[in-house]
Amino acid sequence: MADEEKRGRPRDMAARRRVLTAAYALLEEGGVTALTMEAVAARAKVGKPMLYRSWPNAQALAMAALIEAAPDAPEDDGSGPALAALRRQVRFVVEVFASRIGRSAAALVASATRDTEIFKSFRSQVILSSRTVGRALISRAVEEGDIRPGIDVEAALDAIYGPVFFRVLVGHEGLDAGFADRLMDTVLEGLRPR
Amino acid sequence: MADEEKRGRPRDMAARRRVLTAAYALLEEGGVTALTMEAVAARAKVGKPMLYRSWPNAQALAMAALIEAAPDAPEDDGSGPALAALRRQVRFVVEVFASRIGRSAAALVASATRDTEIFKSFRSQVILSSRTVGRALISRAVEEGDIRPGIDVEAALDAIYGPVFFRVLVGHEGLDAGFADRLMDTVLEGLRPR
Amino acid sequence: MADEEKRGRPRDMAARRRVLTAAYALLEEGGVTALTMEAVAARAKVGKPMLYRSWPNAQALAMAALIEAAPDAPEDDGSGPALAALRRQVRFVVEVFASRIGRSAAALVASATRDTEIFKSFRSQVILSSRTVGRALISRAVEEGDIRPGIDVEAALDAIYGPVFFRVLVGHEGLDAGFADRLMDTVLEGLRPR
Amino acid sequence: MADEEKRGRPRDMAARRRVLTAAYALLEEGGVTALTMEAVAARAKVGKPMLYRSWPNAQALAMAALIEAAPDAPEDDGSGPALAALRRQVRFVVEVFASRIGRSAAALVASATRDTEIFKSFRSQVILSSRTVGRALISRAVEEGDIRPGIDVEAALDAIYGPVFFRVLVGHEGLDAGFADRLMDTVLEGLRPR
DNA sequence: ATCTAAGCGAGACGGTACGTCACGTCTTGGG
DNA sequence: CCCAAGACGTGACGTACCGTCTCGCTTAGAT
Repeated sequence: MADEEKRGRPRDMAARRRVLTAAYALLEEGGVTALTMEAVAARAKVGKPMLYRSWPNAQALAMAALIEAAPDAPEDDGSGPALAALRRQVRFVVEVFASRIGRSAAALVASATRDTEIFKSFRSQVILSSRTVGRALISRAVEEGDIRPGIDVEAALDAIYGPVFFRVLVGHEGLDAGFADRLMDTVLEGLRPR
Repeated sequence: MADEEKRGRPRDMAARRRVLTAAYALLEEGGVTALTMEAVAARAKVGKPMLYRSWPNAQALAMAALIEAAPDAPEDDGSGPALAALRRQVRFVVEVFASRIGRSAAALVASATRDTEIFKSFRSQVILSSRTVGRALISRAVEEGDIRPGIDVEAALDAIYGPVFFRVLVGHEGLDAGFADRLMDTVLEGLRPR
Repeated sequence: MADEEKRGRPRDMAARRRVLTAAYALLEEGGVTALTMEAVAARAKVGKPMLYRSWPNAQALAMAALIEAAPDAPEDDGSGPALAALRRQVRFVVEVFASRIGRSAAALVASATRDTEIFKSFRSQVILSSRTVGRALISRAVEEGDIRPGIDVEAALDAIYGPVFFRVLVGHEGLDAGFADRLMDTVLEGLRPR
Repeated sequence: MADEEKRGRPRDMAARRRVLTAAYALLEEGGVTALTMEAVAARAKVGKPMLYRSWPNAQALAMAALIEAAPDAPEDDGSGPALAALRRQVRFVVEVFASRIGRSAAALVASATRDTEIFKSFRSQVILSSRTVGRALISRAVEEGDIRPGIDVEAALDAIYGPVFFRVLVGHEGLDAGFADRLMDTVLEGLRPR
């Protein structure tokens, strides 16, 4: 383990970039099913063995591409009230997941084996990262007196982010800013101080 | 629509049953990826063309099998309070989706094209049917004075069922009766009369 | 055997005609591979079982269609010299086999099982019928003193008709009237009186 | 033509051999219809795509197998008279084509599309190669004074080899050494010096 | 400066499953 | 009791990707 020889030609970082870019483009164009190892190799002008050297299968590569490209949530600068920041963030999340890429991310989660490193990292960085932000904002809102103390924070986070994901995948009704707002109204009503 | 010619040999219902049973068994044993048309054909002693005559692809067949086998939600006999019935029903939904079959259903939704008849029927009968039950129970709870009038029912339903689906797929935390209860506590708090 | 019941609906002769016409048309349009039982049934507006009642398989049906449509060799009215009639007949045979239908007939022979009644009838009526005519003409030519007596007639017939069939199938060189003439020159040289 | 890129893993010659051997064996055992791509793949322990990489369809593969295995005509050492060598060679050809493999070769010619490279090569190496030998022997026989000069050599070759092929396919009468001899007697009579 | 080990692209390999086609049989309802 | 229509089990078709493997060519760190 400690040895880690480093002779020979090093990995080609430019090729790696080409691969991730190609993978992302395929996801954008045709969704999860369009991302085949063959297509990525062809588009990135790369051999298949090179892909398998870095990622064990197509899902892993897709996840890596999405992790790479995941947009950061808008920074909370702490200036305004936390509740408003939380509303803004949920709107942002809705917007991201409404795109084809968001659907791809959701579909990947649904079909993946859950015991791999890459999956866990994908889950935390792409699917759950907004939850982390939300958790911090809820804490601040409690301090600001807009949410009462003692609530079950995890359950609250589920109630906020779960429905977004649900609609992304099930598509039974639209995903837009109005939805984000109504959802927040309903949930926050249960969280405000009595 | 009214025409509907009915000449020729009719579909063989026994074979159809064998197919759906085989498909369900495969889903149970190995999840979505185990359900291949070849495997179903072999296990049901049926030719592949027969499968394609009735279902356009493996997902559609999987959905049909799940629709066929979908357990009915526990009947609400209207005897007790609606809120209690709602809690019971959410527990039931959590339990169903925690099984391999539940995960298969969720994964199918995630990967399917949404414009087909079979998908819409699958969505309403397997994924959203609990929502319908929940909607009725909320109405009754309003009449019973346990939920205040004027709330956004759809948003409330999303807040209840969304998180279940979310956890099924993302698997970031456990799915059990305790989760169902904590979730209901949080959401109902926002719905009760002021 | 002697019973020969004749109850029930009689065979539909019009349908039979439609079938043979359809089969012939398919042979003309796409050759042997285009004549499938399904295509014939569809084009003749006939059920497949009806086809199988009369012909055991596609080749048999094709043969029947070709037998039905086989052009009769030009009648030898016995007026002119037999040798000239023979030359005319060979030219005619060459012409017939140079068409797509001729090739189909040849290909059928090549691929067929040889022990069936229909094959034997096809062989004699479509492939070998010209031989019969030729045999008679050779006899007359012997009487007329243009061919010497005592030759091996069957070998001579093979030497005349074999090459035609050969070129039809192998297609190494053209099939035309000039070929027919050169062939006859060569063979007849060996048959003339010494 | 001169380019001929040679990158990537080279074709596996051992596998190629296995395929051709399997194909030949199937032809021998069951004739043309027994040679299916699936059967060859199974017997040669090879994937179907590998077959399609090298041959566009079953007929092409069959042809390749027959070309590979085609027995060379007995060498003409030039010692004896050319006419005798020609008789020997025709006997040999008759013998080869009387076998199941010979019939397969003939049937392939009959059913094939004629515009492909593989067909042309098959025709010249399997069907027409004997003709080439025969052409040379006729030339020598002319020099030796056993055949008169000025005859139409191609017509003569057709008269010799055409009937063999004819009988192979039509099977109206036996194919044996006696047939070969009688045929040669008839044809050579027309070729000898006057 | 030259080995030389590793990475590289290309692409063939044995497989699995796909979705389609035609086969030849069987089973309806209608004439 | 035949007919058309058409579903059935079978089996081959030709294609798409899978994940693994060998090639011959860079490329750069170690000798």
